[in-house]
Amino acid sequence: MRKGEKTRERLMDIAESSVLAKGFSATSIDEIIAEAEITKSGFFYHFKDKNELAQALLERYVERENVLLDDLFKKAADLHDDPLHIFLIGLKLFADLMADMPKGHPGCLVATYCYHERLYDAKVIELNRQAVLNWRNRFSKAFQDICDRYPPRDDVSVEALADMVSNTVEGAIVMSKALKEPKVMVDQILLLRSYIKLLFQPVPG
Amino acid sequence: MRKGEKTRERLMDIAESSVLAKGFSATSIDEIIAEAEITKSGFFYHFKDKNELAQALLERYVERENVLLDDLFKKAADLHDDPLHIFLIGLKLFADLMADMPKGHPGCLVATYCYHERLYDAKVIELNRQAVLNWRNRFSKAFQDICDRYPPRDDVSVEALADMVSNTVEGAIVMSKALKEPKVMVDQILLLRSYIKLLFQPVPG
DNA sequence: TGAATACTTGACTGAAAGTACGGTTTTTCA
DNA sequence: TGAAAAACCGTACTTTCAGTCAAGTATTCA
Repeated sequence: MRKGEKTRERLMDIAESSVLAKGFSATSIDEIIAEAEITKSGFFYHFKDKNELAQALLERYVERENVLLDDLFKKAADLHDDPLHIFLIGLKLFADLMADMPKGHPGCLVATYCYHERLYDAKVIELNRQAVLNWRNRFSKAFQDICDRYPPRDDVSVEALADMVSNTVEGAIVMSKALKEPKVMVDQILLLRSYIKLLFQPVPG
Repeated sequence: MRKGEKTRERLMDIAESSVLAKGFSATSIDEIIAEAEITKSGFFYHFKDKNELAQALLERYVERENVLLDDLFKKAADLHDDPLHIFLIGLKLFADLMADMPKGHPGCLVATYCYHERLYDAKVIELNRQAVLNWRNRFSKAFQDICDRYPPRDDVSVEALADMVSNTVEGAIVMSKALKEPKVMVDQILLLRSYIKLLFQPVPG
C-alpha cells in the first residue's frame, strides 16, 4: 500500500467513526485533520470536497460488508449443504460475530445516509439505494433456494423475507444504540432465525 | 391555545421535518426562522438554545407516538378479546396506517438521536433510552398475556419479542427510506405478524 | 536521480451558526 | 379599557466551517 493510500484510509477511519457518532454535518474537516495530524490542504489533496469523502466512506463500507457476508455464508455452506440449514447456520454465525463486539455494532452508514438524504448529492443517494438492493438480491437468492425445497407455511414473498434480514440488523443497531444494550442485536438475529425455522422447517414426526 | 404556543408548535414542526431529512446539526436556526417568518430573537424566546429544541422535539414525538399506539391497540381490543388476536389485529391496523402514507413514514426521531449521540446532552440521551424502554414495556405486557394463554412454539423471551416490534418499525423506516419504497414498511410489519401467528397460533385440526 | 506523489505553510473568503441584550409591539385578562 | 405580561424585533458581535489559492518542501519509487 502506498503512503498516500494509508493516509487516506486513516482520514476515512476517523471520519467514519465521527459520522456514526455525530452525523455527517457535525463531522467537521477541522476536527478530522486535527485527529489525523495533517493540514487542511493535505485533506483536500485526498478529497476534493466533503461530498467526495461521503462517497468514499459509503463505498468502502458497502464493500467491507459484502466481503464479510460472503465470508460468513461461505463458512456456513462449508458446514452443510441444505439451503435452509446453511442459512440458519449463517444467521447463527452472524449472531456470534455480533456477540463478540463488546460495544455492539458501531453503526451502519447506509442508515445514517438515508436519514440525511438532503445532505448528499444524487449519486451518493443512488449508491446507498443500490447497496440495499444488493442485500435484497443476495438474500433473495438464498430464500429462493430454500423455498424450492421447503414450502413456506405462510404466504410470504422472497423479497420481503430478504429485506427482513437487513431490516432486522438495521433496526437492531438503532435499538441497541438507543438502549445501550448490545445484546439486543443478538436477540433480534436469533428471533429472525426462529421465524425462518418455524416458517420452513417441516414439523418433526 | 395561546399565541406563543402556536408559534412554538410551528417552529417545532419545521424543525422536526428538517431534522428527519438532514439531521440535527444540519438543521440551521436561520433556516427554521426563515420558514416560520420570525426573527432569530423570536426563536430564542421559545428555546434557550438548540439543545432545548432537541429535547422539546423528542418529548413531543414520544408523546404523540404513545397516543397513537394507545389508540391503535384500544381499537384492536374493541374488535376481539383474545390477547393474541388483539395483537394480530393491532399489527394489521398499524400496517394499514402505514399503507395510507403515500410518502411512507416520515422517520423516527429516536433513531436519528441515537445515531447522533455525541450531539446531545445526557438528559436527552436518557430521554431517548426511556422512550425505547417504554415501548419494550408496552409490548412485553401484550406478549406476556399471549404467552399465558398460548405456549410459544420456540424458546423466546417476551422482552426480545417486544423489542422485535420496535425493531421492525425502526428497521423498516431505514429500509424504505434508503430504497425509496414505502411499501417495505407494510411488508415488514406483515412478516412480523406472520411470525407471531406461527409462533403462537395452535396448529389447526 | 528525477519525476511523481504526498504533503506543508499560511493567508484568505464568504457564509452560516450561535449568543447577547435592550427595545418594541401585541396579547391577555382583570 | 388599560396595564402587566407575553411575544417578538433589531442589531451587533464571536466562532466555526467549508473551501480556495499559490508556492514551496519532503518522500517515494522506478
